[in-house]
Amino acid sequence: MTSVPSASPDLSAIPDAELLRLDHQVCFSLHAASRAFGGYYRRALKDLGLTYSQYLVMLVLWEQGPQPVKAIGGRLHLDSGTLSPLLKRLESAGLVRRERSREDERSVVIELTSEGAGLRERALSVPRGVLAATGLSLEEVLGLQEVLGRLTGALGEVVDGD
Amino acid sequence: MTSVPSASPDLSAIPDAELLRLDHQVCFSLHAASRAFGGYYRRALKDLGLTYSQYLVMLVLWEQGPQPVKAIGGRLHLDSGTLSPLLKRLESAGLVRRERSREDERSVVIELTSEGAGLRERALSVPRGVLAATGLSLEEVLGLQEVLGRLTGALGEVVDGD
DNA sequence: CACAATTGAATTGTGCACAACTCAATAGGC
DNA sequence: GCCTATTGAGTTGTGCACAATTCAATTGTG
Repeated sequence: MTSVPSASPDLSAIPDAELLRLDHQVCFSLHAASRAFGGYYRRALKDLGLTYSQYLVMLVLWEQGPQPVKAIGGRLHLDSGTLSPLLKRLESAGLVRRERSREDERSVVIELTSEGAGLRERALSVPRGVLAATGLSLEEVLGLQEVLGRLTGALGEVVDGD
Repeated sequence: MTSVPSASPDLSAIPDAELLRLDHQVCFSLHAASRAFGGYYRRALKDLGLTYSQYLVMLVLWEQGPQPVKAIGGRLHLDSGTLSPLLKRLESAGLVRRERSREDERSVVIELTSEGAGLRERALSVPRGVLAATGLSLEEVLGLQEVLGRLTGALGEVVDGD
């Protein structure tokens, strides 16, 4: 631990003050990129009447079919405090139905309406537009996703396991 | 434009339905990673009494000194609708002062109090902890920041220039 | 100088994210 | 069966993000 691989710059040799600089903080570039995506999707999804987060929920439903709130939350790492009002808005928009499960009355199953299912057709063209807008190559996208996945996993472990 | 570089898989050969899968969407991994950072910082900054976004504002002030709301917003890509209430909370916490500029009465200059400036000492150890929690090497972090920077720039251009 | 256009903050309204809590349904131990 | 613990949604409260609007200060132009 006191010696570092020779190929890597020695992180411990960098002073605290340098690491504190805004430009050097991963959180900032990630935060900015995430919000830049938000801005793009706000426009791209306007026609569909969806927000960024509602789109993510619809992706799960299109892909996996009817399922309880809990399962959607597990897939997207969102809790009921976020999903309950969001799903009510999707219900008001006529895109999903919310029904208590018969097997377990605590659970609420979310199901697409025919309108919600039909919206998928119009969403098919969105991802390609996004990829084009990023200006990244497919390799870069795949590499980015791999690194981000590890990042999320590592941060999740630190948070949960502490 | 109709032919792709031979080293890159042909993006246009991938069907729409495949691109629509949640796992293949960059926005999702980015969104998840950004929120994972939020969770980490929530804990790391609890002692300092700062939120994630407040920390970013403090970074700017620690680094650049007193400056108008507009300049902070430019640095972080945030508008007055976000910054005004945030800065009022920082003022209530005794970390900053808000004063109308004498040169331009429209502008409000944000300045650190001595307490706010003193908080920097306690924040110095935060970035190293974050880097450790990510589990990434320094090269990976630098590569990530480079890609994210290009991403943000490209998405910003699409949004602004359209 | 007068007046229109622009600029910088602030406000309002909508929606997301999450902690903390409530409440009902279920599961387990006795 | 009874009682406790757990689980799944929902609610409440705080804070961030952003569009749209308001308003005062400033700038530009005639």
